[in-house]
Amino acid sequence: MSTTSMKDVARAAGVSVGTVSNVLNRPDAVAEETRARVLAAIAELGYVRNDSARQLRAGRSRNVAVVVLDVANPFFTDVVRGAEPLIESAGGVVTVCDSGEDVGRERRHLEILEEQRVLGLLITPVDDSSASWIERLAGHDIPVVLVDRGAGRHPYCSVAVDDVHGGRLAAAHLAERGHRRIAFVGGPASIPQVADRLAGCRQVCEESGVDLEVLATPGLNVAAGREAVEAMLARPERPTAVFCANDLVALGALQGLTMHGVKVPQECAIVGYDDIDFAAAAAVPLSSVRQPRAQLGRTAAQLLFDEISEGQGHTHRNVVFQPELVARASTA
Amino acid sequence: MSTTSMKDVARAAGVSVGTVSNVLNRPDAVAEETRARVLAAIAELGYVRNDSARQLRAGRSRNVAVVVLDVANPFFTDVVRGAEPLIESAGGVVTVCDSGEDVGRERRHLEILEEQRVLGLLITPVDDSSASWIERLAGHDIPVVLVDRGAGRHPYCSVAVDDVHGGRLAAAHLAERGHRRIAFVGGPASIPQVADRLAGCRQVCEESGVDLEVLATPGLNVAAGREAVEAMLARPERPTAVFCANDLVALGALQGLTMHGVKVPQECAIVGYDDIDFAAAAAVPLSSVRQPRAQLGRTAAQLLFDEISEGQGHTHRNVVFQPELVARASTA
DNA sequence: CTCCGGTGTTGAACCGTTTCAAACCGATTT
DNA sequence: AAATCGGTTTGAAACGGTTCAACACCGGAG
Repeated sequence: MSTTSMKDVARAAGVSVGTVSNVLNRPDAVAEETRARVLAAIAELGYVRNDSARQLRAGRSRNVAVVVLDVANPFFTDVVRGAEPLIESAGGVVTVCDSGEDVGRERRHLEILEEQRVLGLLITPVDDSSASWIERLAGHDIPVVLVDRGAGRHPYCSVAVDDVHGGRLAAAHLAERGHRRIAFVGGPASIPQVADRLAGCRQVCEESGVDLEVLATPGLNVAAGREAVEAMLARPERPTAVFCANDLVALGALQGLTMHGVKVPQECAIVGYDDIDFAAAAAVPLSSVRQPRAQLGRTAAQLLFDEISEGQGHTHRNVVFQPELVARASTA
Repeated sequence: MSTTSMKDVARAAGVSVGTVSNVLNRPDAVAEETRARVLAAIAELGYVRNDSARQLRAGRSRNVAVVVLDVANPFFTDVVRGAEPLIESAGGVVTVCDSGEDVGRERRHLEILEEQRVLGLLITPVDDSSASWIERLAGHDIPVVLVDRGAGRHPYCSVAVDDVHGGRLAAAHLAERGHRRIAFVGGPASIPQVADRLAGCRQVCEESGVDLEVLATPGLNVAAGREAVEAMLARPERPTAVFCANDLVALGALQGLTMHGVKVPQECAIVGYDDIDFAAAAAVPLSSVRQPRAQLGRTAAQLLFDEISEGQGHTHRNVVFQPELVARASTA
């Protein structure tokens, strides 16, 4: 009773399994009357196709994996939301994997995804040590598109946002507002996005003679931001503004400062990164560097299916978007 | 070249495929020396197991699906985070599906999940019309646990939070603060959580003679909350407080009120629901009804694996948690 | 020398599809 | 009457693992 297979359906309808398969996959290749009989049997028995068997035969699954740094970060859910429609309309199924900014978890996901013979992979790698694993999948004919990260020398398609420029925008904005001493909050530095945003920030600080200090955090979340500014407040001299590696950190920083009675932006300004929806709704609406989140996801999916359909003759494309600064009360 | 199979490994190591399988699945049943040879061949050829084939034989996959109403809602990501460790330590793989509060999407996911022969299903159903689909999976021996929703007459395990009580808490809190005219913001009413929270709220309002009006929204997100209060402000008489079906709606309401110069809480108080992390970090920190999010997920996973291991002799358990009110500035 | 038990290994069956060459069939054509 | 031709249907061979009964081998006991 447990599972009914095509064989059962075939028997019930008095046809061969080949015909049942045809009814499901190329309905018009089978006679009207037969088709009706088979469909009736399917309904009668409550038959459900077995995807494993299908995949085994096909050699690939229809799953497209999206591996993100943090599913709880609205930035990534928006990216996924952007990619979903295109993937689904192409007959794919989206699987979201959360690496949690942890190389180990990321590696475990990649192992499983490879065993699953996924159709393709959209990934925001945790850091450079992910490279060899990703290469492995790519080497086994699984198309890979890097998301929110340039491909560099790697032979993949990618969609990225110019994080160095984003860092510059943030620092320039603060410098313009008259800040001469600022702090960058975020980490770990091994995350390329963090490194790039910091690099851009540093460039501008040096160019315009602004003092920059770096407050490294163990991760990019609210708690990390709160703890970082608390440590900062414990010291005698403090910066007049902080630039946070993403909005979650910024929200944490805002919370930390507020809890300790530091007025934002009067005593300490804040700039975040990503411009997630919550940034505008924060206690003090956050200035932030906006990225085209949904478009990032959509384009990534597009590149993936281009690569799949073009096959051998495919040449990798690397798309780079420009971020823009959104000024709000936290730097007024 | 494309894919190398166990046969290739067997040939390279000079053993039979059965032995290769044993090396992978019961290493100690095979001689030290042989094992080494096989492992070497595996490494040499870059062999990766084919999960479809495994599943086909096993009859089930190791995927545990978690179907949520909205992945972008931190409430659900926290529930998933709570469930993940237990599922993974039991050898399962988590698949998150987003129904987006849409019955059609939910149904499509369920169809696919059934074809995939998932190991189990944790689901927060969109509404009562989901019942027949869920029954179908359950009827095909796929254990189902309802999340954030009581099982009622249905034969499933469930973990829920007493939403009626939560609604009562919110209303009682507002009544105590002296509000005599309040609005409930949320919808669609077909979502059980919404209906229950409203029901509890209504009970208290009637008991204590508070005027209650309902502002129905098409969904439970920030935009819906903002638009609902904007419509409310356009009218002559307005409530002195709003109770929102969840925190996203509440954040939207806060945004809408602030944008139109209405002071929170002086001119209009707000109570949300879920107590997501962003609630405390909002422009005006939100009072909210807290649910044990992670524990909800953890317990759900626990019930699922209990059911799987107990097999036939299993009796369904229905766990209900009690919510608690967290008072903050938005009702001060 | 035979028999026995235990340890390793083998080979084939099986899981549920898809695919494709071959068979079938009734109607036209030659 | 034979050959040809679409439109349908069939049957069996993959796909890549897991499982298990059967077998080979070896040292020790009788």
